[in-house]
Amino acid sequence: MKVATWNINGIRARLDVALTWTREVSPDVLCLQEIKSEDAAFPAERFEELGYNVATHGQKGFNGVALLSKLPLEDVSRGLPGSDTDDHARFIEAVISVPSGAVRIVSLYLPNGNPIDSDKFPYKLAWMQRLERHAREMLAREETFALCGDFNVIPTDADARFPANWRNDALMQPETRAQYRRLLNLGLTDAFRACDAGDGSYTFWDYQAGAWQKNNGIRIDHILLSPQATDRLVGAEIDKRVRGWEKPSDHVPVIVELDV
DNA sequence: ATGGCTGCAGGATGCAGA
Repeated sequence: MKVATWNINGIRARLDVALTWTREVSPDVLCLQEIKSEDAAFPAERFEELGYNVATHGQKGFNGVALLSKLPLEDVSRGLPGSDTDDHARFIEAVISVPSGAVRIVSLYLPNGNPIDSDKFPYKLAWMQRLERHAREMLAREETFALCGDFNVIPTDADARFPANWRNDALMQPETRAQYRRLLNLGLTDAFRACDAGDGSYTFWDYQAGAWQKNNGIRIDHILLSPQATDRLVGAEIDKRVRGWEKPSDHVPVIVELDV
């Protein structure tokens, strides 16, 4: 089963690119972030025509996540547990029945957190703590699951072309990295890193200042696997071709192959 | 470079992004 995650940066502005890529790569599951649409405005029928079931958790203007799957999406749940006041649409999860049992897929858009002296940064850290709690519960159930999405975390200096540029950025703060490690240390595996130990692989290049042309990128889109999912990991890749397409998202898809 | 693009809401620019 091929599972992909992609921060699409506006599904309506990006529909042609998204459909072209989906037709070509034909992932079994596609997790989208930053759909920047309310549920009713998401062009679900265009993906249903390609054979996908669609579940969205959108909001007006910004944020918004979606799950697309060739197999039915069961037990769809919207919103990250653990807050009564968080009204950002950043989390959706569902279960997919597969020959070996069931796989839970999460599509998440972790808060950016900039600037770090604003209340956005503690919001990011609190969101990460809620994610850790949620992951702990899923692990306790020994589920086969994948946390897929834009984590807005540069895990190590090897994940940035110019680490010094990000020293004051929320994506690379010591607190951010420490909380990300706490998540990993529960027993999750960074699927891409498990398959590619080298540096120089990125998932985001800014629109500004020729970042793509200079390969001034960062790796912030991740797929984290539970131990049961890691046992079934076949491969992982970043499809950076897409960043060079016409009217691209500033993020590119990350893909894992699971033998389920 | 002082965020140098980009999408969105709304109907001009301001916000958000990373």
